[in-house]
Amino acid sequence: MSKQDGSGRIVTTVPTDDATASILHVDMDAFFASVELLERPDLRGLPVVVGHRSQRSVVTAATYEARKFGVNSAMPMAVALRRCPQAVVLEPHFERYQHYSKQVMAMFDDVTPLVERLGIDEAFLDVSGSRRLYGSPFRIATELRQRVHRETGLHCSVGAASTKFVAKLASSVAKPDGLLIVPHDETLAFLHPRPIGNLWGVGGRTEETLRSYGLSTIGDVANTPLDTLQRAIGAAGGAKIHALAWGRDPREVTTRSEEKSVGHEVTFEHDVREADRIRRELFRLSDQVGRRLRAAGATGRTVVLKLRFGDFETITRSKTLAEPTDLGRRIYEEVRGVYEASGHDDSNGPATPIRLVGVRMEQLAFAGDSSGAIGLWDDDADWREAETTMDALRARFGPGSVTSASLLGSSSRRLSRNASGTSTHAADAPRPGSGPDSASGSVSGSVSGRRPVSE
DNA sequence: TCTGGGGTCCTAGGACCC
DNA sequence: TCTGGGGTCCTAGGACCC
Repeated sequence: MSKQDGSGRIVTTVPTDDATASILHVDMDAFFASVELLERPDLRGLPVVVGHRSQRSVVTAATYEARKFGVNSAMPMAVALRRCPQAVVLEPHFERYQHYSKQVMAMFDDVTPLVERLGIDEAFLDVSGSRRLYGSPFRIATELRQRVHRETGLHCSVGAASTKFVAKLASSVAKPDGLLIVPHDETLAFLHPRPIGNLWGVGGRTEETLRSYGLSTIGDVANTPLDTLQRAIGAAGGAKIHALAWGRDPREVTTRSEEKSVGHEVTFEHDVREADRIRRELFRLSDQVGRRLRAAGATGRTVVLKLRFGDFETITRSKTLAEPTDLGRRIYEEVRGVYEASGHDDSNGPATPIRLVGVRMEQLAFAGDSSGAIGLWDDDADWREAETTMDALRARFGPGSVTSASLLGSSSRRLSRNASGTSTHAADAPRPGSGPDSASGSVSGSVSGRRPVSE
């Protein structure tokens, strides 16, 4: 079916029977980094890392050349640069990734209506109904990969199997730029030799726990009694990995459903002690969350405050409202109350140094059909509300504490993600060594009108 | 080496109602 | 006066994924 050549690359030969492998998992290779290289072909073949250069940033994506040095996404940038000092660091451009994402997702939609997006750069495709029109899964996958490369210059890898889990694992094995098909009756032979960390839902912690039970391969998990697994990692998790280890995965490919929560959070460049600074940030985040809710035609009932302290300890405090809301002001009132009740503000002595603050709305309810609700009228209402909230904020924090730019900028912030979190308010005294806020540097977004990113 | 930001799901305890 | 069992909601924390 497929074999590895000398360099470990997966080479796919024509399979004899792939009809049982009708779930495809398509995953773009080093997506963000590859998109950046489209604009910078001169950097091809070099170790390239995408991410901010600031103190507390992490690697968002790395080319395969960089990965050879042990650089991976989510790794602190400082570590990455220590491992690979010659790496070229590029700032991320989320609008570009969104653009290419839409383009390739549209190609997936051409193959089958059953496309389940998984983040910005991967998707499941159920092609069981596409056989007559487009041929076998092997043929569909091959043509899709060719088309993606031809029309975008990007590479993707595809795994095909009878379940989502195995298809996803197959695509990761096939990377980069590969195709791997696992027919149904080869599933267990494919799965059982692999390490437990390859199981979906088994991360670092769970892997440690399972290893302490002497389990190291998926086959080991398969041959462990279900109740032992459940005692080790909990009822739901135990049942899930036991089933996955036997190749059982009942989840179907489904097109996306509604969001369950909407939130924003920000890590400060330096820990913040001043409660007023925290409140100002909570206001800004609440405002962003309100905008997202309104753009989606949704309201939320539970407000969640998230605080991370200097020592990385993280707490959440929440409050459920009697009436749902989509207004930034309301959200702010509640989240501020929750913050002040948490005892980490300055009500009794100096506030705790805080590394991160976040605001999230849960228990969302959606209006019957919000698809037509976004337009001029909403923009207008949003604008009026922004003005009102600015007035309220000025009243509270003094004139000049907030500018139109900083409020407007917040709506484009999602696209220009930024680890620095030092928002630029006019009243802020310049702090040596703290980087500028890239969001307020790119005041370009419209006030509303974007639906929440479901990926 | 020192840890982003967007989420989802699971667990567990307590309150409250019947 | 002492005590049950189920169901639902709320809160907090943790693991995991992209």
